[in-house]
Amino acid sequence: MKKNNFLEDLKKIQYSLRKKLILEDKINIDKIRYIAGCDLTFLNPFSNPCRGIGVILVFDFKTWKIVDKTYSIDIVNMPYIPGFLAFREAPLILSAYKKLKIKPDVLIVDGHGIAHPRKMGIASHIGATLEIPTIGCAKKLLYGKHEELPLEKGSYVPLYDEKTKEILGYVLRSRKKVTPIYISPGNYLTPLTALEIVKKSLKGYRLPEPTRLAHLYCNSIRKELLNKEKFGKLF
DNA sequence: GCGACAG
DNA sequence: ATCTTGTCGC
Repeated sequence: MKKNNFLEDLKKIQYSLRKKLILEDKINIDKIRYIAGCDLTFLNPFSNPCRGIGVILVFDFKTWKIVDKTYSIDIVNMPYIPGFLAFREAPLILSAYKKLKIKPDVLIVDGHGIAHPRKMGIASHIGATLEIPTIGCAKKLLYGKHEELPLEKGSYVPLYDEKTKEILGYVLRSRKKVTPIYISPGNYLTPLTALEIVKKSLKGYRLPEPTRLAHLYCNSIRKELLNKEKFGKLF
């Protein structure tokens, strides 16, 4: 028996899910009404199992008012393994997504889309599973090559697969001198459309508003939960 | 064989 | 990804 049969099985799931990817524009950027961002936080990230909190925030793409928000808390058994992030984090996102009363036209995920060794980053994983448009927006590079990026705000260069020469996404300098963010389509979008949507979602911070606020929402729920449990211990 | 490696 | 304050630079 092979030692890493476990990861081989997970790869098979990724290859299977990849068949559901459609990297074409299934939505028109001018017709987007609701856009969402999601994120996770953990209570004890270095232990497994540990508890995780997954949130989704839905915004009106025009006014940027929050129109819906949900979260889900559960035990997470899967550890973080580069290339397999979705198996650790996607379940909580999917759970939170089910609770939404208003489903977004597109979902921005904290992580990569097709900028992944098997073109199945967490954004693609979620997009393929739910069959919805998704965008991967990561803070660090996982896979792909790109040229040097100019220092000015708004500059970007393509992120490509060195093997196939195909464009996976874009590296974007979302603010003046900050380290860039990595944008790639998850599902139902082209790399260029993913870039344009993220650019339209920037509100003066390094991260696009949906992802940025989802992260803050995560932290507030986390703090609230810790307070409750501390209070419980007093009795 | 070695380095790289989202959250 | 968590625990943590002030502080330096643009």
